[in-house]
Amino acid sequence: MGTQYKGSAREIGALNAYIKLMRSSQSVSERIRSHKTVTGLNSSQFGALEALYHLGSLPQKTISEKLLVSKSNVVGIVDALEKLGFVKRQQNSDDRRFTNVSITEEGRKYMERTLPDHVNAIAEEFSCLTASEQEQLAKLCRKLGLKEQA
Amino acid sequence: MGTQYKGSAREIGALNAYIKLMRSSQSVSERIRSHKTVTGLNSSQFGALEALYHLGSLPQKTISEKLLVSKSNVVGIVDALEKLGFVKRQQNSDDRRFTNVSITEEGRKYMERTLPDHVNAIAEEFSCLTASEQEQLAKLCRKLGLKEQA
DNA sequence: TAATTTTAGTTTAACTATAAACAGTTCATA
DNA sequence: TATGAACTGTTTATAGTTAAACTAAAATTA
Repeated sequence: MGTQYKGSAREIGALNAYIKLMRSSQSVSERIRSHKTVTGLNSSQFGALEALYHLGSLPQKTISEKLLVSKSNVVGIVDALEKLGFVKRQQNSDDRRFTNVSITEEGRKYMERTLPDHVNAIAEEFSCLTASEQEQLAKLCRKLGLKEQA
Repeated sequence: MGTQYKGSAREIGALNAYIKLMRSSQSVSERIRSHKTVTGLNSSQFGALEALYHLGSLPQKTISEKLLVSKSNVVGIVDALEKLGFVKRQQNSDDRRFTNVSITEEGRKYMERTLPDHVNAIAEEFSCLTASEQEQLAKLCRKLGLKEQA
C-alpha cells in the first residue's frame, strides 16, 4: 500500500493522502451503490432527485453545478426521472432560457420510501469511524474541496 | 452545503462525512485529471502504467484488483497501452491462464517524463492542508477503505 | 434599435466502464 | 485418468459521461 515514488517529504505526504482519498471514496461509493441497485435509479439520478426533494425546484444548470456533472448529462438524468414520473420540467416564465425541474408527489413518495435505507447504508459504512473522526474527515475534505472556487 | 436530512445524530454525522468525502474526491480527481489531459493517457491508463512502472510485471488480474476496475476494463486499458508501445503482454509459462503485462523501455521513459508533473499537481492540490492534516486524512480514509476486506 | 455576446438547455459523437456470456487453462476429486 | 469446478482473460452488449456543435432566449453595446 502507499506510494513508491521517491520525492520530497511534501510530495510523499500529498501522494499518500491522494491515493488513500481516491481509494476510500471509490470503495465507499461502490459499496453504497451496490446497496442501492435495488431502487432502480443510478446514483446520479438518485442524487438529483434527492437534491430536488430537499431543495424544491431547481433549474438544470444548478443541478449540474450541485452534482458536479455536465449539463448534457443533466438532460439525460432529468429525462429518466421525468419518464418515471418523479420530476417535471417547467419553463421559467421570467427567463425562458431556464427550465425549472421540480419533484412530483410520486417522486416525493419514492424518496420517502427509499431514503431511510440509503441513509442507513451510509451510516453503516461510516460506523468504522467514531463521531469525532467523521467530523474530522468532513472538515479535512471540506478544506480540500473548497479549493475548487479558485 | 451539507445535508437536510432529519435523522439521528449518528446518521447526520455519517451523511455529512459521506457528502464531503464524495465531493472532495470528485473535485480533486477532476482537477488532477485536467492537469494531465496533456499527457494523452486517461487516468486509468496512467494509473495502470504507473503501477507497472513501480511494481514491474503484473498479471491483468492484479491490475484489475489494484485499480479497482473490472477485468474487462483492464483488457482495454492494456490494449491501449500496448498500442502505444508502453507495455507488452506475455503469457505466463507456469500458468498459461495468466498474462503478464510489463512496462517497456518506452513506457518507462514516458513515466519518467510525466510523473514529476503529475506528482507536482497532486502536491499543489493538497497544499491547502498541512503535513499533519494530510496524514490525518490519509489515516481516516484508510480506516474507511479497509472495510472492503469484509 | 440592431448587432454582438452570453447563457441554458439539447443533440450528437466519442469515450469509458461494467456485466454477462464465452474460451482456454488448471485444479480437485472421485 | 476423467469429469466437473474454478479461474484468467476476451468479446459483446449496454449504460453513463463528456465535449463540441447547435438552438433559443436574454443581456450588452454600439
